[in-house]
Amino acid sequence: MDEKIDTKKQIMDIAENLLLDRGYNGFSYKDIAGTLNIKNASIHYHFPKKTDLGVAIIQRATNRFQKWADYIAGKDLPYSKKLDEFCLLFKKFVEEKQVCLGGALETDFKTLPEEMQEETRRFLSNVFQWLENFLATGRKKGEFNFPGTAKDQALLTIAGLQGVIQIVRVTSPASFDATVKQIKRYVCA
Amino acid sequence: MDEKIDTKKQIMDIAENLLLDRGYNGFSYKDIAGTLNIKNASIHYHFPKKTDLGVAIIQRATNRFQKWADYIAGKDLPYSKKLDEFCLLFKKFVEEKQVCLGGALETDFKTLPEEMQEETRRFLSNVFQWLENFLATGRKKGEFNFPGTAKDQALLTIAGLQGVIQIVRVTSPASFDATVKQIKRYVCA
DNA sequence: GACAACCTACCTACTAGTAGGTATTTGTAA
DNA sequence: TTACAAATACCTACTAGTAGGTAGGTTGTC
Repeated sequence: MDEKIDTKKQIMDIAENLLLDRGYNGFSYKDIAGTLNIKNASIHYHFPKKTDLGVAIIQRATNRFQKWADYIAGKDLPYSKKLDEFCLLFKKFVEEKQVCLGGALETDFKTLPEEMQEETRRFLSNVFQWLENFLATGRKKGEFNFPGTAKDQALLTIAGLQGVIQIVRVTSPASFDATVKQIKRYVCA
Repeated sequence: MDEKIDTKKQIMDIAENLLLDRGYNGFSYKDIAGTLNIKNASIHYHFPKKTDLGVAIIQRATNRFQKWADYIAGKDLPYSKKLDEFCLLFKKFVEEKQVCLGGALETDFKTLPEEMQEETRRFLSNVFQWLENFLATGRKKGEFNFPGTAKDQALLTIAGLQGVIQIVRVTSPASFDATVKQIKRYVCA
């Protein structure tokens, strides 16, 4: 019955891709309207302000990550494989030469409206909380082995993944796998 | 003798700060003119196109890094301390809540004019070459001890530093030192 | 008088956003 | 069942402001 084309979702999909491609200040409603073949004003109907669109994209990503976390929690996999799955979340950006959502929002952070800054904090806090907890539990179970606190390791891991995704835009995609390998050399027992 | 105010240099300084604050698409000639108390058109006198200004900023940074590399090469310091010096290059961005030049340019990469993309490649290639060579030599001398290739470790190191600088904008500045500590735990023998 | 370093005044294109109109669908009440 | 109102999802046409950029004039110094 959902034959109906969900324009609102399409707008969000296109905008999210533009955000990861060009940054928040690097795209306009015109770009979205162009690819969707509707008029500029129609996008304002669905998202009155660009801020509304930005907030919606971040909230959706937060939910998406939460669903992924639930899915992973329910799977019976060794911690090493679950870490692979986490890294795989970033891999898809490499293929499209996009940056990850966190990286895009952080780089533009000072130019973002307050509501988007707040939503960015929530998104990142969720991802960091999950990884820190995951690393701590994995080490307690003897499946991971790294020095320092789980928080320190979570930071380096996400910073490394986020950073290499950006670097890959300018150099070679192979760098991503090399960095994942290097991270795993340090974390896996 | 240099009483004369070098407007050209001032424009570059302000523009570089804006670039690291807000990204290449997040500032305009108007912003520079405003703080410098000159008119928009005067900036076009010094840098006809925004591209010219962008290229000049990257080239200056490349030279700056080369000078730093020469300076460090001439200093008699243990490799561990020299690595500290390298990390210190990133620390100054943390204090101003700025991103590093590489990170800013990579994130905006798809929107940059071809000349700036080319200059970005040169800048990054220089920094990566230096760090890879530095890590390889340090390990050969027994002052470093890390698994994998020097290239892999250089990638993770720069990706981690670049990433954490961006993360720090949204979370706490303390994260930077934590990440540096974590990197050194892995690299230093 | 030539040149450097600024200026005023302008241009075209684009930005986010608004006002108000028009088809099409949908829920409801006679 | 049909009439009709309301909501949905678009449209045209506009706004004020900003973007990067140009033409050509003024001022001060060697």
